[in-house]
Amino acid sequence: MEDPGWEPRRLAAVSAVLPEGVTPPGTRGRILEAGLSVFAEAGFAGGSIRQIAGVVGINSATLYAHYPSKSHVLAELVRVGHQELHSRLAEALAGAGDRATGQLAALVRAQVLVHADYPLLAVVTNDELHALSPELAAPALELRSRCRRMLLDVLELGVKDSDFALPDILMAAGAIGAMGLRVAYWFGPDQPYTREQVADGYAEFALRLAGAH
Amino acid sequence: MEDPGWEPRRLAAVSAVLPEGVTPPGTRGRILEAGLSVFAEAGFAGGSIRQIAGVVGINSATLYAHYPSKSHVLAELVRVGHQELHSRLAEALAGAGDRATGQLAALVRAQVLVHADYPLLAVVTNDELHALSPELAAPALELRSRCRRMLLDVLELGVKDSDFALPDILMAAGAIGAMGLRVAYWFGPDQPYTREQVADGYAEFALRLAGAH
DNA sequence: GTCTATAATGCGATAGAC
DNA sequence: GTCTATCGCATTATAGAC
Repeated sequence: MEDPGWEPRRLAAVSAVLPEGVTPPGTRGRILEAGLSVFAEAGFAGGSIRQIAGVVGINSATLYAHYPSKSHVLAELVRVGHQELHSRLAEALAGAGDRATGQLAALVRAQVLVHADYPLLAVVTNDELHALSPELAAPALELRSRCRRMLLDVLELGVKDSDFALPDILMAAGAIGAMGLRVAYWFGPDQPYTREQVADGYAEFALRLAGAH
Repeated sequence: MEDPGWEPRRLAAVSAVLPEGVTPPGTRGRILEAGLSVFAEAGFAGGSIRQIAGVVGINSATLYAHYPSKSHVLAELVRVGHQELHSRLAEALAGAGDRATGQLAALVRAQVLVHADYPLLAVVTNDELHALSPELAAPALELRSRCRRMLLDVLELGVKDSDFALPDILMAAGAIGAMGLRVAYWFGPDQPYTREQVADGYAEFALRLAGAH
């Protein structure tokens, strides 16, 4: 395959930012940031160790002093992405009161905001997870399962309390989750909305979808 | 990178089926089908010409008698995927009457059904489009733009006729489109729904989201 | 921890016989 | 249209000096 002569772009141009706290310090963190940039651009299979090392400004061999393989770089990115999502959802839920309407709005708002704040991380986390071995993917899958559980529990509570009118909770969870996930792909500084406006709008959509009254 | 020893899987196991009519006949069609299977499994960058040829049962060199490059195989897949979506949406809209409520339900139903019928094609079409050069991606992008236009027009009509109550049409289109797109990733024969049940459920969700009454 | 050098492999694509 | 054989190159990862 000859040189393409063009830049493959999956999303609106944004910088490869990682959330504080869950990101490792020093060179490890810089490699992770470079890996995010490269994998977001070319995918896991399409991006190379040499490209990542080039972005960091180190030799490709040096990278192996920090990560044992290319897969482990992706695995840590996927872990960080899921961890940030999970902690934000849990925090939102904790401060949302005991009514299902408030809880659902808080969950959707948090999901939208995290996807708007870290779009590259969200895309890599979701689109490249399949490239990991079951062992390396397991921690992320566990966190994803807990996120899904939170949403299902809120929907179930809402139906029980007659705050929601939903014939099927599973289908609704799929639809609501899809809405927020996709924000990472189109939201950016070029859009005529602030992140808060999207979060509020999508929370309202979710409440309507759930038949809240 | 050593042999992984496991099978990367992006979706529930389904066969690589292509829609009739828009798919080329003969060996060209069999290559396209094999390409769909390989790209869905490993992505465009991760799948190889040799793998595709192996699935077809021909030598890798023979493939170049039918497609000039690996990119052209993906380009035709992406074109077929967008063409099938566009024709199904247009057909649905044509038979949906002149009220926005019926039109929106028909569009969402059609979108869900095409994603449920051709999940592998939908995933490749959406996740690997970015790997194509602007020239090869252009026909698909044009079709995508027209699909989006259909949805926006229906939402606009509904607001004008007061059938819908929507503060923002663009955001609603993003949310509704995301719902249906994501069906390709989770729907399968293992789910407790028929394709019709999902289509009906999601059409109802879209109407609620739009504030239909 | 960082480098140079390289091993071992797989890749896309082409040449040329049939 | 299909094959065998191969070119030229990029890849992941390692060995070993400093």
